[in-house]
Amino acid sequence: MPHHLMRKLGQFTRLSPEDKQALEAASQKVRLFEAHQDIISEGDAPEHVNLILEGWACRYKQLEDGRRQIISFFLPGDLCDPHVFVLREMDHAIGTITRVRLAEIPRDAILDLTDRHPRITRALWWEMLVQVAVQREWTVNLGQRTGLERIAHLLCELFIRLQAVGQTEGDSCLLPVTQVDLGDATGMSNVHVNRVLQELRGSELIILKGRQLTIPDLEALQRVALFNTNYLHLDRDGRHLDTNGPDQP
Amino acid sequence: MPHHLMRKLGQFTRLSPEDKQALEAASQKVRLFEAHQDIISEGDAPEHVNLILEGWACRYKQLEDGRRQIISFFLPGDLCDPHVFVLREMDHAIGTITRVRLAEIPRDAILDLTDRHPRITRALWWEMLVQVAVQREWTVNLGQRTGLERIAHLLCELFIRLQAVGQTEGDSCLLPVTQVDLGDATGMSNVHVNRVLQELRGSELIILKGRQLTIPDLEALQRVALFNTNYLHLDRDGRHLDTNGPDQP
DNA sequence: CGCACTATTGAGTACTCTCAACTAGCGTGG
DNA sequence: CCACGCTAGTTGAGAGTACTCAATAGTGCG
Repeated sequence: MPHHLMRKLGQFTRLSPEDKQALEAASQKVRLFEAHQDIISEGDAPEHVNLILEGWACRYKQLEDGRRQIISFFLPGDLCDPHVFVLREMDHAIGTITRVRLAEIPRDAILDLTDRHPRITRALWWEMLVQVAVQREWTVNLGQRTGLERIAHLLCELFIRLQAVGQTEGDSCLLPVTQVDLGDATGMSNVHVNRVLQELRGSELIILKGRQLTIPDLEALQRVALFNTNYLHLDRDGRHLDTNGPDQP
Repeated sequence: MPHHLMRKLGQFTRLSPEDKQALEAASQKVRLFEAHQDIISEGDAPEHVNLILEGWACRYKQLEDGRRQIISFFLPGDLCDPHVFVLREMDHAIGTITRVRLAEIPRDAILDLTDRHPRITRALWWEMLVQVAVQREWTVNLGQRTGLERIAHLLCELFIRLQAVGQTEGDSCLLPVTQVDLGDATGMSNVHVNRVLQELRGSELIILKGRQLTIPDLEALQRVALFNTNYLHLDRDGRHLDTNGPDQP
């Protein structure tokens, strides 16, 4: 079932059949959420780890006066950090963007996985560290890039991450977010997002109709975004950490 | 030696004498760095975990055209993420701000610690998760807050974090960063940082002379910053995870 | 067919930037 | 001892970027 997760972790390290079975077993409890709902709210005590199976969600944080910042996006195959339960309460919320199907992995199942499956443990570390790297890049994005660069950068990131879980078709993908959402993620007003998108369309860097995004020339878009893929750590070589002999085929 | 680290981790969970001894043992190799030097550069392969003993450092990332974003500050007692070595190469740099004395903890020592000391393992997780929470809050800071709020927020955070490691005196602390640094951390120009600082001084929210920062009324400053302490997870109750009986006194 | 949400456009405003010059503090060396 | 150079901080003025408010178009669904 958690096919996207397998696909992604498989990029980092080869999982044995037993590893895969264990992951399957841990993610049996599936839940559905409608769009624009909280999966977990600020102040809640985190009880389990959520694995997104289908749909988009996001972390967000709201200031007292209503200003809202989207802190990161969760795409299919993404795990809402493996060890949240070490902290007593959530300092932010996780909400859906579209309808979401997710697996709730109980805390004990995670502890068990990490006790018994060293490769999974490393893979989870990798997943966690990549999420943190993404968070850092967002800091750079918001702090240093112009509006145009910010949007371009976000689109590059989302496209490449979707590609990694097989959610793209050629140079196209679905982008189920509103311009308000894009604004909340990039720290700009919806009006300005709109104008920037038009500028990107004007330069033929993107084609965006409805929820369909096409990036005819990804490298060109990356150039205007000053996008460097390195922070996504897509290189498949967790192998340098493998200590149990050669990989299974 | 790693007295600040102890102090901080002790806030989360009580460490046994053996735990403390193990931490001491792991952090024997001390190195010195001058101000404004790289401890590790982008592209390097991370080999060990750095524990700041004295002085300030920061993570930063630089765009091709020279724009620089400080991504986070490291204060005494801070650990540069426990599991970096899972990733093959650094996607950002860590550099000093002042002279820095740090302990290099070899990768194997970390693995050994986490194998044998469950409380340390949890404490390291906590340290890691708090750093990530800080990173998220920076995202909110850069995305949603105004210049004035951003600077105020950063000063609140630094003061409270310094307090947690005993580096404050009453309502004062040392702030060994230039206005350019503050700008690089908050995504604003040094000129604007300067004007904002003057505004904060004008409202008597801060007193800043040379490298000495005084915050006469922290709550007032927190109010203008829309600062909510929750993301620092200062509450001492990792206890809800303790499984080896009651805490040692 | 109409409501609700999303996207688009226009106009005026405000925040923040850049450029540039000037001041202050500090250490070095003539 | 003072000049010099260096870094850090301060100030002024003009230019942009991005924001707010407000009105107008699409789009989708019941």
